[in-house]
Amino acid sequence: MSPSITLERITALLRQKGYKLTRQRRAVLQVIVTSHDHMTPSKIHEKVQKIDPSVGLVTVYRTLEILTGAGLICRVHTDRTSRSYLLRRPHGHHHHLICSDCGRVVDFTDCNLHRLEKRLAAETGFRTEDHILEFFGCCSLCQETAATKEEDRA
Amino acid sequence: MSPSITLERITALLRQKGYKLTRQRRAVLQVIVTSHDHMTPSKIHEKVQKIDPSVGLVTVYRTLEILTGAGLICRVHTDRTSRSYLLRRPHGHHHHLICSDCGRVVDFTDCNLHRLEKRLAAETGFRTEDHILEFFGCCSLCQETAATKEEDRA
DNA sequence: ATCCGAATTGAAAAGGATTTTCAGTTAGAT
DNA sequence: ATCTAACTGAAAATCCTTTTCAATTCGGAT
Repeated sequence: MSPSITLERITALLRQKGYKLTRQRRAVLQVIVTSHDHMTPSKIHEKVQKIDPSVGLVTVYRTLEILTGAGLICRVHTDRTSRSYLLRRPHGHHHHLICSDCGRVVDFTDCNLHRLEKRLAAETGFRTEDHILEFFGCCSLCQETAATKEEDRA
Repeated sequence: MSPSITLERITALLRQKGYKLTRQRRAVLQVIVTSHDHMTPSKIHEKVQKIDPSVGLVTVYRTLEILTGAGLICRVHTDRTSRSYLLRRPHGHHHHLICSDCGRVVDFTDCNLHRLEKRLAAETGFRTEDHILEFFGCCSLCQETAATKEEDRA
């Protein structure tokens, strides 16, 4: 099993890449590392301000850019107007199960689309190089919650 | 084989839904129906203006909203800042092969993700309701073009 | 511990995409 | 031909994101 992503490992990597570990960046990191929900820059800013109210939204944007560049966070694909980010917990290629109720994201690594890609290449001549895949639905917790409410009403 | 999407079928459907068929909407429709590339509102506007220079960008946005609501066009998921739209040619559930070189989109209908969804439900308890899947790569035409250029250089 | 330079910061401004407002125009039913 | 609700373009407003710039700060060298 590969070691889990911790604040220490991330800060070490950033330092190694020559980035300064400012107060502001630490706050952004803390928010991202402790969350399993995908969050917009604005939402991250809101949470960061509870740790350190002086941090500006612009700095959040800049930190997200660095973290994306370093491969430490992923952009989640949704239909929303604003972007959403998430700590990259799996090391390699992976996708997300996104709960539409609570925003929680579950990662999975084995998408197994090679067979489909091969079939499509044969049918259309298209050579695929990359793909976006995200699942939306209801996480186990929210299903339980819904079931409980259902019982209460009965 | 189901009948192909034509301007006539689309205008009939819109009229049936109570929408007026204005000069401007006809121009937007003509641009969308004759294109196999995904296009941003701004790109569509640019093409519409070659048909009718008086049509405003706002009207393009409004028309796209109507067409999306009527299920006649799809939003294509890319990492770009601006949205992209495409005529919905297949009737039901489908996905896109998007050429990163020329923008051309090839549709396919059989994504076959049910097995994956079932496996993920068993592993994580997540009940999936919907998904985004888009492939990016190089279409057969652009592959040929690239091959030709390669020969020329040799 | 202090100093220094380059990196980083916040605030304001700019930029770009999309939506809203509003007064004037038009499609299409009568 | 008339009428009215739907539609339009232009301008303004709204969001989200990026750029600019003067002031601050991290962290290596001293």
